Amino acid sequence: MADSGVAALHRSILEWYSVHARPLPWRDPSCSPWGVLLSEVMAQQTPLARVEPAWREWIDRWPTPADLAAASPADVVRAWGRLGYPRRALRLREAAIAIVDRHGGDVPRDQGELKALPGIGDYTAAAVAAFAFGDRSVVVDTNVRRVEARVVTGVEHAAPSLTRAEVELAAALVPEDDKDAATWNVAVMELGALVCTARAPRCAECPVRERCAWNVGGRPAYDGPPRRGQKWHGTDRQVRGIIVQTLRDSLDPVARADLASGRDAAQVDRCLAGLIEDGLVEPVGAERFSLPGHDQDDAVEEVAG
DNA sequence: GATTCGTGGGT
DNA sequence: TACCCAAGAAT
Repeated sequence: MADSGVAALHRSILEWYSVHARPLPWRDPSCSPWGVLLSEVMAQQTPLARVEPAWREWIDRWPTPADLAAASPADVVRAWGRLGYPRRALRLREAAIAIVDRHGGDVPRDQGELKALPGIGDYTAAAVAAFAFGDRSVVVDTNVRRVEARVVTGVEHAAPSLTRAEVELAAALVPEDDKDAATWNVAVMELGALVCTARAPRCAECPVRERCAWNVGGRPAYDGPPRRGQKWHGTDRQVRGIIVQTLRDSLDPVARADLASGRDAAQVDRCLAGLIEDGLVEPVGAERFSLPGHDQDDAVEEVAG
């Protein structure tokens, strides 16, 4: 694409974002880097509409990394609620501890140091650098991949997994100026989330519909490799979810038989072992289980009282 | 590089 | 109803 085309793309999408950006709390200029980091981890594979209420609870309860570092694993897993992938809650706590230990309690600005934190990968490190510190970085999430696949490459869907070419394309499209770069990154993501959606894209509302290769080309159907659907019913993931939900909802340790009643015993055992290995479940005595680091004072008080 | 890892709303 | 898919990371 010619440079003039890239400049026009920048103007169109940045202008669209200035009008249509959602007023998410972590986008407020007063939001701390910690608040931004928290939002990015919560948003991993989770729709923002479900993230926002949880984010407000967390930032109110644990306003700094030091505050979260002092929480118990059981507390953070309960507070995580039903956001999904609860290992993220544990990693967030571990990241907070690392931030206190290695960075004096302040979220680091360097992407390499960010990536060294538990639960922070390429995407999240780039996102925190851009959205918390205003640095120029290359943010490539599922939205960016889809928007650029359509607008530039002319295909409906990006490849099944992130390719080198996609990263290079994204890098080539990020504006040179730091401030424009940070806004560009979030603007493309927002366009993908609100207009250039995976299914039923709203092309009529798109600011770049006239320069989108996929749209101009008649929106040809996807003809790449078959995309694997996510299994759910009967999987270990489902049983793990049931077990953790049971423990989240229980103030007291739970017997093995009550963790996921009605499920195959061998599967429950396998999932339980995995959850213990992951640090999401902790054995209590011989045959009972609880969330990790669960404070037993309540149970003791019940007995004592 | 392919798999695994939750949950719920939209189509 | 069944399926798709969401600001990915770790292994």
